[in-house]
Amino acid sequence: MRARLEDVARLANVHPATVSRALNERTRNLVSQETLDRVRKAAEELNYLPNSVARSLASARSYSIGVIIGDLAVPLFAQMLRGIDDIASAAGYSTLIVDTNNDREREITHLRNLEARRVDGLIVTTSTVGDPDGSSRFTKVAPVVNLLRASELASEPEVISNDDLGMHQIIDHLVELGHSRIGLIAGPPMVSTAKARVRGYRAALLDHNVPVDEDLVVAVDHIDAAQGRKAAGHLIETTDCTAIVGFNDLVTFGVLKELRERNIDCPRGISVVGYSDVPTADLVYPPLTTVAVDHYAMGAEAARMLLRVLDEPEHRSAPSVQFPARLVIRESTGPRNIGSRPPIAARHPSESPGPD
Amino acid sequence: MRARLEDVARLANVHPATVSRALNERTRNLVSQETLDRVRKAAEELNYLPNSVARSLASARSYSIGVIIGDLAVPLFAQMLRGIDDIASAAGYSTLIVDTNNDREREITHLRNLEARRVDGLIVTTSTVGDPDGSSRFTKVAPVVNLLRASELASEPEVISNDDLGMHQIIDHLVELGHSRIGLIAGPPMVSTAKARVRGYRAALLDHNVPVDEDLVVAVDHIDAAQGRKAAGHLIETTDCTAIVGFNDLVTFGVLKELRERNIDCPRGISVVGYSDVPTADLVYPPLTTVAVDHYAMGAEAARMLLRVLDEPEHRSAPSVQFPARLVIRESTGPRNIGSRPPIAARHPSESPGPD
DNA sequence: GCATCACTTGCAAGCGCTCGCATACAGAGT
DNA sequence: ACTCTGTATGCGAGCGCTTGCAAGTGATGC
Repeated sequence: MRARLEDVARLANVHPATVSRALNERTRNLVSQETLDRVRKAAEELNYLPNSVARSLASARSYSIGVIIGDLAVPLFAQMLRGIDDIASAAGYSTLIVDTNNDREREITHLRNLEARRVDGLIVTTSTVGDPDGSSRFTKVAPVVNLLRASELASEPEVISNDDLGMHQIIDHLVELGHSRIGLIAGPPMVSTAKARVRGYRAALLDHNVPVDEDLVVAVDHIDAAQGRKAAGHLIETTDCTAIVGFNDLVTFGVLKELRERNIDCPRGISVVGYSDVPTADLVYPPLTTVAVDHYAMGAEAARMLLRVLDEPEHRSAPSVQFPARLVIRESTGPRNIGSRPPIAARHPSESPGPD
Repeated sequence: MRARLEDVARLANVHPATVSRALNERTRNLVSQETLDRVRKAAEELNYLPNSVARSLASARSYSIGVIIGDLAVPLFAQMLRGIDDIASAAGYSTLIVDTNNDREREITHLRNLEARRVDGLIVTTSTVGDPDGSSRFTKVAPVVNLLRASELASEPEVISNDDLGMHQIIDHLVELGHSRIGLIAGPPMVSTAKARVRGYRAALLDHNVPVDEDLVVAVDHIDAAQGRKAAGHLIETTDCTAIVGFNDLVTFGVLKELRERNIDCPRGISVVGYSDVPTADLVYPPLTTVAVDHYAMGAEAARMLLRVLDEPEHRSAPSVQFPARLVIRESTGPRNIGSRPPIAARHPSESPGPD
């Protein structure tokens, strides 16, 4: 039914091996221009499509890379995947996307599957660090590149964003606006980016000679809006913060919601900053000041790194690439309100402004 | 290096074929309990992991299904994929996710790739209909199930949401609140769900004896917030609508933004309804009234359907499953304002309410 | 004029598994 | 005792491709 190499060979009047060489980029130079043309014509005529399964088995390479994602619903991953796929497919690789849903069980199943499918490499973005078995469970499947995930021992190549820089920009901005009591909603302690951002937060405050108050830092154990709300409530009730920085935009949306619920105007009562610049960040109200990172580029870079590793297996340099972060100032941040802390937000135009 | 079937066979002192049978669910009943135990022990001892590539080649089935997505960044797809993957992987299939980015070129490349990898089936969610070649380009790769995508000729099984029902609920709700001038921002004409929703909109209005005014229907050609804004602006300027229904939540976020920009209060000035109930729908302001669809369940159902087709290839019934839609009423809809149309929203508590 | 070389192509042995067929063997039926 | 059935295993031919090696060809150099 489907044309095989042999069929093409017969039509082109050459040996199957020659067809294989002709159709394969890497070995094309071994065949003469004349036969190459003939083979090509035959292949086209028969509408020949190589069977990658057979090719993989014979060549002991699957020409596929696995991409492990913790939560596909986070929009930045779509960007990343685009970057990865563009580079990978240009090099003849296809990507096997795996969404672990941040579930240990699922990760194991999927990982076994990727191993069974003999992926040539792995891009890992699940950011949990300090696992019992570290990242060895990935490494023993295939060469890995960490993406958005700082490995503690830096034995593998990684591409991460410069969270330190991002945090510094946030704090610079906030301090400039007069804030000194800046709350931080940190991510889960096991998440590598969470650690980096807390570090950046502290360093930036110190740079500005603003004392670091541990009460102003509250960690969520799950990255979602509900936790963001809760944390914001805690911060508002127990501290005198005039600004809140969220671990990422999703968490920060929760902060915005909590402020609204409590009738605290943003930014006039409390300024709010997110992280990631998801597409909806400028659609919420007020449009969110946040830190933008080029996730597409990061994905592409990770793919390039992995391809490089696959090409020269013994080039164990384990480079670490950091991508710059860029503060996007929108409307959720403003000057610190001098005087009593939280102005009350207006509910409706018809209601009288001010406290009700 | 890695254990093969033969290694396990040698250790268990049986023929490789027996190991194959023992390790394969479907043929397990052909081997005696005794040898089964022996084989299992040997496999475990050698940490044997079957090579799916070889298995695929030999069995002429890849045990993988391709899922074609138009835009992975749309959050509902993550849900869907979860549903698909849960069912598929339970049946021993893995999913090959492909994001075409709504790009024809990319789709072709990826489709060829899926064909080369010999996927056993396809779940197609890219909703463009009326293609030059219809859906035949999919069908000739593998059996397909359409998801969220009504095929015009219904030759393939499909699982879709009941857009008619959804639209009826929206219109019921809006009419009940006193609205009769209801603007609709329709999706691109080639998108199957867009057509279905316009149909539902018309039918629902007729049911309420509300005249259908074609001026109130404006189509966007790209599904994003920017287009939503533009369309909303158009509707506001050229019609006397008191409510706007968006094609989906993303488009509707644009509507919300435009209203804010124009200082029109929502819902007091104009009521707004979305579609899809994305996770952020209740985080924006005002929390969006929208139609929820169980995308996880739809994904799961599509996977089940596909598996059924793969199991009994000649069972050409082409069933069409419709999933119910459920209106989620939040705060972006309210009673029609009697009197002059758009009340002006308050900007800041300190500013005087009313027009500025 | 012959060894040398580069360039093409053919040959065939796999890659690790599945599956139809043959075989062996135990127990049942007559 | 003999055939008959059913169950459990062995056997080996592939699945469609890649790749190291051999072999053939004509051109080149001395």
